[in-house]
Amino acid sequence: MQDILFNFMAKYISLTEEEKNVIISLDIFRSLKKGTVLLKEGQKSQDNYFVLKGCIRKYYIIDGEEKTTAFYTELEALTPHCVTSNMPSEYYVNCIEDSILVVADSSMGVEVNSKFPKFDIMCRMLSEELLAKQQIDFDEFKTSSPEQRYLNLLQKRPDLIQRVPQHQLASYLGIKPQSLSRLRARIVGKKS
Amino acid sequence: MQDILFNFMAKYISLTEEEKNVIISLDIFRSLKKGTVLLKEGQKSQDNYFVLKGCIRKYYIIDGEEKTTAFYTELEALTPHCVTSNMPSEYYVNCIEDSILVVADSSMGVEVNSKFPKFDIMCRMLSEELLAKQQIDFDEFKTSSPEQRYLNLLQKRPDLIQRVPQHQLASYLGIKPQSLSRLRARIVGKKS
DNA sequence: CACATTTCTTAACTTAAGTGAACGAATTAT
DNA sequence: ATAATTCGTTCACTTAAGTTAAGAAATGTG
Repeated sequence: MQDILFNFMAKYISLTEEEKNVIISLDIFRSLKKGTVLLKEGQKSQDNYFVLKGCIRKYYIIDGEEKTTAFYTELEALTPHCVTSNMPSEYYVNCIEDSILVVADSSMGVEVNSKFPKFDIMCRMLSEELLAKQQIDFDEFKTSSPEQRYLNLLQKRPDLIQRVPQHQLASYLGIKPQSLSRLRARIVGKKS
Repeated sequence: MQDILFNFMAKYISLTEEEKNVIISLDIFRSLKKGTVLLKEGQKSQDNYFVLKGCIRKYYIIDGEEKTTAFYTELEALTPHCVTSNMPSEYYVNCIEDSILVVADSSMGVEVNSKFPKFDIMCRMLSEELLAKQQIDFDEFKTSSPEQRYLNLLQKRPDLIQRVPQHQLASYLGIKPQSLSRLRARIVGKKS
């Protein structure tokens, strides 16, 4: 299980056995059941998440309606906004599958960082990589129609369409569930 | 002129006179006329931009049409994707006003970073700050209608609506210029 | 297993955005 | 200064998304 994490980290930095042991001793691996809510609106938290297995989801509740804006699957990380801003969270995070996560408090980050400056380097690389990806995704979203966004997702993340409920996918695509249903029917019609 | 940059940097790190002189000696200040194209699709570049005065704009050309996805004004920074990916640029960048920019090649960054580790710290802070902001913006975009996005922009960046041409604003909001015109007329009608 | 709840789809209708075209206003170029 | 673009708005029409409602399918629970 830990190996998934270490293999991932190996892409950025090299780790000694000793360093790996320090990480293991932190006891940061968590097995969570589908539906578990990790973060709620209004809550303050310092927890960062890294998905080893499963899927977590970020969503807002606006006018009583859930609006899903992101999914995080294997090898993806989420640092909730409230962690960096030190403000109450604007959104919720839950598990939409049984999942195994690394849950690391910011204080652990500080501790590990002070022992191993490598960590800082890795975090910076990750943050820059994520920012670049995020900007491209946003640009694509802005410049395409709901239908194009759906087809694009079908190309890039076909797994998401399989494992995620339609109504959550819909708001992820910026539309209503009924529109997603219709849009899919339209696409099937076009193919023939 | 340089003071604008130093005051901005002072929010993140403290600078000695010596360090300031090193920065000035790099000769990174550029005065550019409205319309100047800084980066073209297909081009490789290592230049980062920081706006001291004026406004620059990022846009794609898709099916012969310009699609504007971002504006950068006073004290905002743009690191084009091609800089970090080392690939040809997917988009264009130009000045939409007479502007004064800091244009810094990545090699300068490396040089400065090695002399002053502070810089690295500032860059990391900036990148994390930007990522957080970007994620919130994307979430807001996904969860709101074109009209709400326009009203939201009117609140948060009223200056942009004044200084930016309507057809560029339209694609920034994810719609066509005609739709923006109509939407504005609709809002004016509602007020009374 | 049966019941309750949630989720997905379909349909009819409403509202808003996309499209193509026209026209005056504003800006830019000569 | 005048001509030439480019830009912003309006209009009529088309297409697609939002809304409300209903029913079928899937999922979860006692």
